[in-house]
Amino acid sequence: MTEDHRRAHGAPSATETAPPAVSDCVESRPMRADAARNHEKILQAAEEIFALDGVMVPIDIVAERAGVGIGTLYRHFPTKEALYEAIVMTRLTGLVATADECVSNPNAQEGLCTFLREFAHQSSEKKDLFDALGQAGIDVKARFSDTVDVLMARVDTLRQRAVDAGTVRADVGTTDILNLVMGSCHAAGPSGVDDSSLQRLVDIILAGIEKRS
Amino acid sequence: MTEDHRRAHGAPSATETAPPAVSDCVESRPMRADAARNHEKILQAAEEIFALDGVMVPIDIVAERAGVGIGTLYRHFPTKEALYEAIVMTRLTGLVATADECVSNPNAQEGLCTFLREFAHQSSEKKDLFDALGQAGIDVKARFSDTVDVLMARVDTLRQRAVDAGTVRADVGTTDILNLVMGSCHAAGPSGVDDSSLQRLVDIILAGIEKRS
DNA sequence: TTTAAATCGGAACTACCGTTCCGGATAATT
DNA sequence: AATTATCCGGAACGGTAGTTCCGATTTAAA
Repeated sequence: MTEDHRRAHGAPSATETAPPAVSDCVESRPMRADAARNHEKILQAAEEIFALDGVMVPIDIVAERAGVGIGTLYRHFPTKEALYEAIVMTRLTGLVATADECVSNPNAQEGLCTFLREFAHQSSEKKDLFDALGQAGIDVKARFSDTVDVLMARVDTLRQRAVDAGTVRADVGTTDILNLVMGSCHAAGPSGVDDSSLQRLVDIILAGIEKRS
Repeated sequence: MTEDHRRAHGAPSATETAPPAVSDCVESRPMRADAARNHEKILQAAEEIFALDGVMVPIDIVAERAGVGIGTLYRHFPTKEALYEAIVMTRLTGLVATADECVSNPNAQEGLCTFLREFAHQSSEKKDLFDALGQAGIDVKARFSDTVDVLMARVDTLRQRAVDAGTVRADVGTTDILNLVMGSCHAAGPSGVDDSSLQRLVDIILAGIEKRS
């Protein structure tokens, strides 16, 4: 790890994400009305703020934005991690859905391109997702391993299809491609690059993995 | 900036980097012997630790490693920023030197390749440099603007020479190239990617900016 | 060797952030 | 309307990191 010097804080390694759950509360006492309302307000505030400023924002900023006390926030999400895990998880499943659509594109190359562009777009627009994908103390691989595995599998399908179609070199790995695209998002100062620059970078990457005639 | 929520801390915006200076102390009282020794020990410790763990390491870790009290460290560098600015500055000037060598390579394409590889290698090996180059709260452009400008100019020369030689497409900017390479370093978890993976990514980038026949 | 200025070291101060706690408020039930 | 389980809010706690301060120490000059 190389990265801890001494800390430990109090992270209880809560792998749980689900509070009483806002959907399936038909059994085991339905959530009180105001509680459900607050739960939603917190999720929305977190979604917006994490997207803008990344997962490093102090938790009380989220509470403030949600119009809710800190105590309330902690009632709904026992830990800061639990909160942004919830957010990041929705981003990841969104990406899986995108990948699925792209897999169903009959044109293999087009499918891969579309996915990578959307992936880049998302990562540059949602700072939390970007943070999660490779830095800032989270570590997606460990915490969301199963969802990440699914996503990787989808992307590998996209890549393999393009290789089979003869449009992409066979000697580049899925990890390489994702690293390059993720890296591009990171580039150039805080708040990321603007989308047009980003798409230009993706173009270069696509050209770099293209199979030469 | 999008990134501050409220802080301010106490950063006095010290743009200075030079303490009494360990070299040119012939006039204005030469530094006391032990002081000069400590100054050097601090720089060396910082160099090593920042390279390994990035600029986020607590300052007292550096002091400990230097075998020096915190007070002493602050006597020599009035601020944590001042300390890692000194380190990052040496990295940047090192890169400029590398770029100069590459410019003097008669083979334009080879010059560009060599520089990008070395750039990637450095950024992945010196975590502080990587941190400085685009994230983690520093912002090279502002703080080291002149040195960065020089570096960018050199890289642009390298790029332009390759374009003139017909080996690189004319429609990719210097910023694009650097963003891609820097991004590659960032990729894949803490402590960066291993060097072989990194060089593979650089290869893809090089292929992506190559001029097609 | 004496003396004074320069330097050292680390306890202590300040600020930030995650988390806990509990008296007061609120919603659902009777 | 009264009752109570649930929920709200934010003051307070514990821990980390950067920085300051000052008595003790050391260097170098007299």
